[in-house]
Formats: sequence, structure tokens, C-alpha cells
Amino acid sequence: MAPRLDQQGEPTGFAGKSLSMRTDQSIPSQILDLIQADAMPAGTHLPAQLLADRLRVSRSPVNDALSLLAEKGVLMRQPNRGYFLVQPIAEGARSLADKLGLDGSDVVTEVYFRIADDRLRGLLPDEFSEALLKQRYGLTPVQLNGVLGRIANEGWAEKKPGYGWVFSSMLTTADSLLQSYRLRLALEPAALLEPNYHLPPHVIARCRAAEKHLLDGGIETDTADQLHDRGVRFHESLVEGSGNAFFIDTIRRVNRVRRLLSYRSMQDRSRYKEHCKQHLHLLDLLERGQNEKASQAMHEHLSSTLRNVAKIRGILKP
Amino acid sequence: MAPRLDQQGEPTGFAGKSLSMRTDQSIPSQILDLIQADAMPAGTHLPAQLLADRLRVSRSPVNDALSLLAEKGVLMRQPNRGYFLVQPIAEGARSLADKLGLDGSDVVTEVYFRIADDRLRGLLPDEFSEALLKQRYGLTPVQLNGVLGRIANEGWAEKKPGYGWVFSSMLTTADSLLQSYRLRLALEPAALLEPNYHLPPHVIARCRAAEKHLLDGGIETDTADQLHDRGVRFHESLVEGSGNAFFIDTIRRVNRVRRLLSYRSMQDRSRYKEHCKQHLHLLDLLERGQNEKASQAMHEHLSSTLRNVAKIRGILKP
DNA sequence: AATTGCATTTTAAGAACAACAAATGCAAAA
DNA sequence: TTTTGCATTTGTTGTTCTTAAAATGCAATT
Repeated sequence: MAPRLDQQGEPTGFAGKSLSMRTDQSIPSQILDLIQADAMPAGTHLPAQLLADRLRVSRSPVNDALSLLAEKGVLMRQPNRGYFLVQPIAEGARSLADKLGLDGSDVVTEVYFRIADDRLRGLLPDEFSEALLKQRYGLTPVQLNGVLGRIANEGWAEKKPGYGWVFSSMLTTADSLLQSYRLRLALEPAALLEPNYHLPPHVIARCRAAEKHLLDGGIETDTADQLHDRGVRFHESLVEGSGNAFFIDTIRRVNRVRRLLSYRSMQDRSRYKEHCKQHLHLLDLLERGQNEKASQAMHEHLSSTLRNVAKIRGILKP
Repeated sequence: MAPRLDQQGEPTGFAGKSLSMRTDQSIPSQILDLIQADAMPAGTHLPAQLLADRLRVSRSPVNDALSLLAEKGVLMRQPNRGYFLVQPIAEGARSLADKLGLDGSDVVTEVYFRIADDRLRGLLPDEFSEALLKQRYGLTPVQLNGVLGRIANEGWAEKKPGYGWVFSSMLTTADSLLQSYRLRLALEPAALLEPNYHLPPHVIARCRAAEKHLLDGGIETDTADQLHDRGVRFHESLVEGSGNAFFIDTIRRVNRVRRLLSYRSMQDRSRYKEHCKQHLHLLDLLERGQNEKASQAMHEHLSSTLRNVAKIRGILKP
């Protein structure tokens, strides 16, 4: 039900550090990702400070995580020498973190998706009190605060002047999803034309690899959430190349809401092959610095998706 | 120092109710605004329920406000009959609410602006702890929470994975303001082309009146904050006509940050007359339903402003 | 027939403290 | 000279209870 959270990519190289690194994952699972991303061989030493720096935390939580991973058998501990990788982590359809039962999504995230879902199904009224949610979803005050904060931040509900909340039209209108696409249509082609636009080679490489994975059968085997996430990551990476914090922030925001809308209208995978090709074409153009052309291609890409979505709409209640 | 908060406009008529009504003002001062907006004559009866409905609160806070306004001499109370307007409220440069000492801006808002200012002056480091702010600005935990929530929501600082916060580049980069204009340049012309775009006549009228006020000397007499607010209201009203919650939300967001940036670079009022004319022209076009033309005009309007801003930049530290 | 005035219920914000998680410093080991 | 291991300090979150504010119901009044 609840879509899986974004994997965290490596820092994008924008402005020295990632603008808004998502940290929805547990430290242990982030460490696993690093091991995999760097393709570390068996026996690699994992210094705590190094990991701490890369994950932007202190050594304490890293040490806790290392000790946990040692318990799980992924790492080996040598007293006074540190932790060492037992065996390399192969790229698999399902991540090791899942298998080890890490990353159990927290109550807040879970309820967040349930609320969105209930809302879209028409099970929640336009206006509601905090007490209602608290009771209905069995939340503690802090959890309640957390979900409402997240929802308010994403803009699909807001406090009324007095007590109580209202759902905004973002998740209400029949064509919310279409509206979100029209925003992207205005934004993304423009982002590619920003002055000093630059897409670092390693980002291009990462994006290409992802698309190739999809063409090599990933379209069929990936879960709906994974497909969605890959699409989001591709587009966000491209916008990040603009270096414009306002564009980046906006596109991330709209994507967060889009996740709630889009997996209700995603059943048909036939168009994905086409998408992948368009994505690869975009990467080629950007690599060669042909941003004008890329911008046009992006416009067409989004337009065609928009048309496609418009056809299969009517899934959302009116 | 701290810009005055937005006056609250009447409901925009979009989707039945305003998408995200700002409620930064006290109920008493909102009531004064209503009296003025409706140009009520002396002796007008003010039923509590009516006011409550318009302000989207219950009768309790309205009654408190009415009793306060009666004390201040604005209203007269007749036992068992209710409150009545003593004399009409004339439009003046300074609002009555100010004179009566209502609307004292709260600690959170005040500190919010101080932080932005200190940050722009380079007095705050890229990374900081909550404790630092709490101490430096003398905040209670709740207040601290409030400011940080607001800042995080607007996107110019964010939590690090562990403890602590980082300022994002929105308020950091030398050309943050230019970046924000380029976002608007992508968005606003597109908003005018949204399907079913509709600007209600009373909104057009309100906008026209505001521009005329400016041309009739307001450009000289208004405070910098007032000028800024009027500009923001104009552009937001136009985008609201699109009925697209994503456009509206985005433009509001960028404007909130822009307020922090723009009043440091606003010294020259000579361009404002030109702006007003362009605004009026836009209104004419939209009234006649010539949205294509309006979209182009908007593009030019923003482009010229962008060029102008680009010239006088360098005010922000590098 | 609607509106006030007031009591009552419901809802949310705040304060104080306890519990926890992360950051940091430093001696000991490699 | 770097890294670990661990103790200590610092910073943040969660819990509980108290207080305040808004919503609501209803008899009394116009």
C-alpha cells in the first residue's frame, strides 16, 4: 500500500552538498547502499568516521549501525581494528535492507499514506479535527503532530483559522494529477535553460544505468513504487542540474504529492519503453550541452505523458 | 524591520473557498478590514454568526473581538441586540488596526525575520543547532519549534540527518533573488494559459483599484513593505485565476521567500509607475479573455523586472 | 425567525520534566 | 598517525499534566 521511500542517491554535487538530502532511511540501510554503490570487495575496512561524514551524522549512530550489521552477519568485527565487509553486496531486485528487516516504515509515514488514501477514496470529510485523526488512526500527540506537519508542508491540508483542518484541492479535484503535470510542463523545460546549467557526468551515468535497467526487463519486474521512484529520480536529477534552489524545491514538492496521486492511475506499463527512450535521448542532448533541444524534448516528453494521463483519468473520484 | 504581514483579501472565489487563506491577523483587525471592504455605513448591525462565517471561526472569538472593538469605541453595544458600527472606516494610509494597537506581531514572526536578516548579513553560520537559536534569540521551546517549522516549510533551512540544521542556498547564493524571478518567469505566464482560467470581476476590480491607488501617489507614500505586498497580491491574484492548486501553492511559496530577499534590494521606486501600467494592461487583457496575449505580456513584464533586478544586484553578500 | 447571551463541551497549545539519541573528547591500540 | 572504544557532554524528542481557546447548544430576547 504505502509506496516505498526514496532511496537516497549520492550527493548531487550541487552547491557543494545536496540541497535537501532525504534521510528517510535508517543508518544501517544507508550503509548497505554505500557498500553497494561503491561496489566494495570482501574484506573492505569501514572506518566509522568515513561513513559518518558521508551520511552527515556523528560516529555514534554509525557505530550502532555497524554493530547491528555485524550481528546480521553482513560485517565482521575485529576488536580494536573495526568492521570489515564479509562479502560484496550484489545488485538484486529486492534490496538487502529489506531482507534484513531494516527500514521498517514508521507509524507516521504509514498513517500519512493511509490518510491520503482514505481521502482519495472519499472516506474523509473536507474538514476534520485533529482529535478525529488521533482517534481514527490511533496516534499519540507527537505522531499526530508529525503527520499533520508533513501533510501541511506538502500543502494538501491546512489549518483553519480556528480549530480544525481543511483538505486543499490538491488531492480533491478530479484532475489534480493533470494539474501537477501542467506545472511540471511549465517548470522542467525551463529548468534545462537555466544559466550555468550543469549535469555532472556521474549523474548522467547513474541516470543512464537506471534507464538501461528498465529497458532490460526492469519495466516488467520492478514494483509500481520502484517504477514511480525511478521516474521521479530521473526528473529531479535533471532539474537539480539547474542549480536553482527554487526550481529544485518546487519539483520535489510536486513530486511528493504526485506520488499520492499517481499510483492510483498507473496500471499500464506499455508506455514505459517509450519513456525510457525519451529519457535516454534527453541525457544524450544534455551531455552534449544542447540544452535548447533538450528543453524542447522535455516539453514533448511531458506533453505526451500528459495526454496519456488525460486519457486514463476518471480514476479519481469527482 | 520586519515587513508587515499580508492583509487578508476576501475569498477569491476559487473552488468555493480560498485555497490557503492567511490568518496572520487578529480577529479584531480582520473585522475592521471587513467593515472597510464592505464600506459599511454608520449604524450597521454586525451579527456574530455572519462575521464568524466570513472569518471561518466560531462565534466565541468573534464575540470577544466585538466586545474589544466596543471598548475601543469603534462599535456600540446594545444589550440583547448586538453590536453596531459607530462610524464608517475611511481608507487611510495607516490602518485603524495599527492605531488601536491591535495586531502586535508575535515573537515567532519577529524572530523569523531577524533570523533571515542575520543570515543574509552573514551573521549566522551555514550550520546551526536549535539550542543556538533558542539561546541567541531567547526563545521558549514552543517558539523555537514555531520558527523552525516556518523556516523549514519555506525551504530555506532544513534538518540535518542527525542533530542540527543547515541553511539551504535559497537565502545564500548571490543571485537567489534572480533565481526566484526565473521561476516566476516560467510559472506565471503558464498559469495564465491554464484551461478554464477565470479571473472573477470583483478580483479584477480590486486589483485595478490597488494599481490606481499606486499611480495616484501611493508609489511615493506607501511603505516599502506595503509596496511589496501589493505587488505580491497582484501576481498571486492572477495566478489564482488558474484554479491550479500547484501553481498557486508554488507562487505563494516563492513569494514568501522573496519577501526576505527583496526588501534588501528595493530602493529605487522609479520603475514602479511603469509596473503599474503593465499591471493594468494585464488586467485589461485578462478581462477580455485574451489570455495568450496576457501570457506574453506577463512574460515581458517579468523579464523587464528581472533585467532591472540583475542590474542592481550585488547587494546580497557573495 | 433570527440573534443574542451565556454555560458547557470540545479541541488544541503550553510547560515541565524524563528519556533518549547524537556529538564529542581522549586514552589505548593498530 | 590514524582509528577504535568508550565515557561524557550536549542536543532533541517524547510524555504527562495543566491551561487556554474555540466550538456548540439552548433558553431568552428582539
